[in-house]
Amino acid sequence: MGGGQLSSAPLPRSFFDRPSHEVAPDLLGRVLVHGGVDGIVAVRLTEVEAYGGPGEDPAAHTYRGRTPRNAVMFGPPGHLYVYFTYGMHFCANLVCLPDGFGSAVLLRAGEVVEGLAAARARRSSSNGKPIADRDLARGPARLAVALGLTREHNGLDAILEGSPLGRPRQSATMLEGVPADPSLIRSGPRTGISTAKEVPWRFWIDGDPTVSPYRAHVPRRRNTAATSVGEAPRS
DNA sequence: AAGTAGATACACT
DNA sequence: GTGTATCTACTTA
Repeated sequence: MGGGQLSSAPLPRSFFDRPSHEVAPDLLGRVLVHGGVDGIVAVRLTEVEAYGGPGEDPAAHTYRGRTPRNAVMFGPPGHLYVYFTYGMHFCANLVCLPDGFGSAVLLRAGEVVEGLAAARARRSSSNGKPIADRDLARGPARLAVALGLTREHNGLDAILEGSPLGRPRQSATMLEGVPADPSLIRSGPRTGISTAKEVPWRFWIDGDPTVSPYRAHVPRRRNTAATSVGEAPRS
């Protein structure tokens, strides 16, 4: 099956020239297309999170200013900020506000609407069990895998004329798609962060099966040679 | 359905 | 050295 046609136009760069918490809900229902060497995959966004700028959002990578890792977030809007975390995962963001600011929207989950075969292949599990289609891009690291986004795509411009369908290598385009019904948009606290827990900058489409389950931050206790004197390990 | 452990590498203090 | 914008597998219901 060739699936559907991706007929919508690219979003203009001006779409991202706003604070990330205004861009974020407007991104729901939009489509990100990425062409990799092993196929082209498009994802319709169903869940996102906004992260603010230096000094204003303790949960943002830019909170303490510019570093080599977060440099892309301080660049022009509409580019991909892809970072590596937990020793094994990549997560993708779209940069907001003009050059010099430092904010972005984390792409947390979506529905694969094109390139189902390529997405399945990239997400094929180690135990050989097939992955449900709704789980292909359900979670930020899974979404990055499904789209084929890794470290090398950090800084890639997602505002391009035309879709990457004719340019299957190394190009991404953020399409207009069909904006989510405003009455279905929900917001709440962001997932997995240890600071600014109360800021309701996570946005999702209510009832969509591809939205990831909310998980609060869990401080990971290091293995400090649990042979502590006298004290039994508490659970 | 819900909880938790373990994996893993890197940025930043 | 410490903490992490996570995921999978495995456990107990």
